[in-house]
Amino acid sequence: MKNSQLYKGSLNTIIMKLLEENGRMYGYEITQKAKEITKGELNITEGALYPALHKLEAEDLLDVEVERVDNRLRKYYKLTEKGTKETVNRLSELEEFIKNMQTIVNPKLSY
Amino acid sequence: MKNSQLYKGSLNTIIMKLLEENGRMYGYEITQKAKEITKGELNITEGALYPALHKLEAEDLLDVEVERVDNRLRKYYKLTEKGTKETVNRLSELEEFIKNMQTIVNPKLSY
DNA sequence: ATATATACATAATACTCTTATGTATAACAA
DNA sequence: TTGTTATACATAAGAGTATTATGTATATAT
Repeated sequence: MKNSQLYKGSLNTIIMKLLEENGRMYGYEITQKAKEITKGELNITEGALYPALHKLEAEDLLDVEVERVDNRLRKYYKLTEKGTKETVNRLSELEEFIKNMQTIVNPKLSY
Repeated sequence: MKNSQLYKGSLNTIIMKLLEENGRMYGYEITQKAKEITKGELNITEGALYPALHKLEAEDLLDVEVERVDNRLRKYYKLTEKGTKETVNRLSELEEFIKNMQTIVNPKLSY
């Protein structure tokens, strides 16, 4: 995703947050939503997305439901109960991370 | 560094920013500074730090000066002219990244 | 004496993402 | 009607980054 390396490691948390926010989403929809809210900055590649979704599902953090819409396959994902709890943890880690990165970028604002 | 995956991909930018801020630092000092300003959150491991410094030096973004202090070796790094310019680019990428992550974490604040 | 801190380094391994490729349907433009 | 773009899934090869483990060596504190 994106040409910068910065997003490495945050994909899982991004997926989980989007699912928390939107309830139920399919893969392609996640990529479009991510692109939309970052104004085109964050392009989640398929090679990153699908393995990530499969892994989260294998870890019992996501449930999947397959549906056929307009004669095309869609796999709708939603957070499991375990996934919902884990999302809370990951989001607070993410917020801490963001705060730390801001301190690094602009140390003068941190006191 | 850290038990969270989030910092993956941002190490080079962190190093460069710390050098921009402090002028001249040696490896161990960088790890301590990072730990200090993140209140213990960010522990840059040696296995990540030293290869990163060597790579930045190879890319002509850092200069190195070896000194012996208290009978111990120190390698002081500083940004080259090229490195200083590149730091500006990477910091604006990082700020954009932070902004995007904030929008994802808290979409309600983004309008 | 022993452990901890300072200060460097690298190799094996694990993990994450990119790039390339593949299948298939739908919609739109030339 | 034919080619392109969009939708929608998937995986394999490769690149890149960080962890973990290990190594060398000196200084300081217990």
